[in-house]
Amino acid sequence: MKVEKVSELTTNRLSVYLRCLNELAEKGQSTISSAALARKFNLNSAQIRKDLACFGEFGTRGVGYSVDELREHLKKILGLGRDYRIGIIGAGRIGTAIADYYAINRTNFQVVALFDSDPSKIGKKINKIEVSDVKNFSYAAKRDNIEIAIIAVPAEKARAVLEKIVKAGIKAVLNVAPVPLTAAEDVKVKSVDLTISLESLSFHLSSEPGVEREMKPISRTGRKL
Amino acid sequence: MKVEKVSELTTNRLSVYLRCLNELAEKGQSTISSAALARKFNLNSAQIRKDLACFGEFGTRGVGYSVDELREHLKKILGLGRDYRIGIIGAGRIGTAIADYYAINRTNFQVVALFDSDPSKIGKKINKIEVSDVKNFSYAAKRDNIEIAIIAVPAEKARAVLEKIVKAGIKAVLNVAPVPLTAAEDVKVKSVDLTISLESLSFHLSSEPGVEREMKPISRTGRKL
DNA sequence: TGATGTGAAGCGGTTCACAGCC
DNA sequence: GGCTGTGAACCGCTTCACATCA
Repeated sequence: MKVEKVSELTTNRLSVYLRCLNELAEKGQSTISSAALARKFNLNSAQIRKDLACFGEFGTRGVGYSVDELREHLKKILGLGRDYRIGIIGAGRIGTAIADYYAINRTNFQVVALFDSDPSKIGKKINKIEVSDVKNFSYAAKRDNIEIAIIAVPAEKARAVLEKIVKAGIKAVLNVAPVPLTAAEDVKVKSVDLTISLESLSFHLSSEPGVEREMKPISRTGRKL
Repeated sequence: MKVEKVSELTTNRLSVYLRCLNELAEKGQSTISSAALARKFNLNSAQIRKDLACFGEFGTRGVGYSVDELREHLKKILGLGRDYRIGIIGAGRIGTAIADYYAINRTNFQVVALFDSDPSKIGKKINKIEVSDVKNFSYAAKRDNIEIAIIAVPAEKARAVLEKIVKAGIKAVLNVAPVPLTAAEDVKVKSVDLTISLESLSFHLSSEPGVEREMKPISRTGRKL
């Protein structure tokens, strides 16, 4: 078993495995091999075994993994043995959509507070949660035991909001504003950026057709991609 | 200049550079060096030069890059010289939030159609766009010249929706449902998964405090992370 | 036999370091 | 002098291949 640092890529895959195991458990399947799991995500089976090997030896040679056992292990590894209290900063479309989503779907993530700076939103209730003034974030974060903050404000305000969050002592941040954000070592910031994804799609749409791509003609030799 | 395949990581960064250049242009800055750009995203400056080198030589030695020129190059590279017509499947919270977002913010992405299977939603207007029955997707996709589809349906329906999209001949898909999806080589599928990101945060929250992580005691030697 | 766990090889992306040019 | 463009070194993740064990 490895004891070194676990890569983000590994933990992301663990989430995916866990979801799949939940489904398998529902269907009543009791064991699964790394190869079968790999096929579902077209991954390499060694990948999966290596990912799991970071945390222990969960399998049985010749058999595979017990669905139930592995599921419990993954839950524990990912810290999903308990719920997390979340505060969302930005009660606009995206912020409220996220709040709605986690109100409806039972997960380990519970939105307990919403913040905005717009006076017309402050005080309004969304999903039984009153929108608070972001000025009181630090106070409310402590009062409500917020452990994870979600930044859902316009791009230009995101940086300032992150600072507030860090000052409030929160160590985990999910940023859905279209800006790359970074914070001190001990604060984990993850970003999700729809526009980057869409631009990646537009790149592919506009580069696929021709294959040959118009560029500065540095070299005049014909070339292939 | 490199002519080999361009990695996804590179194109994602190009999006980030472009946004930054847009801001710089607004501020009136006329040139920027790779080192200055790198500092903003704490990247290595060689990274940036390499990313750009995939597409040409845009800089001037001793000076840096012209903000305006580089901006135009990046737009062209990313295929942002024109608009893209988008259809969203799933007119729930997330689907409509995305539609709203792109209705408000001027980008190269234009939501022109919304689809759902829920009769109570079909026919309703969201942002001047009538929600269509997803059964008619293929027809509507052609009629409306949809080039990019966004999957915003519940996880269990995502796979079937993707098949519909592929059958309609669409080559670019953004999936925001919490399932990993894959399609044929020529169809580009990008996924954005909030729950994976949140679980990555919970992993960090639950592993940071102790450093030493409780695992199967295979080896009994004390070890450090 | 069949599937795990894992060292070793392979591969791709990042960083270094410096030649080349303004 | 300063900054780009780029081969080479480096590093980390993935895949291979096989010893190991139920």
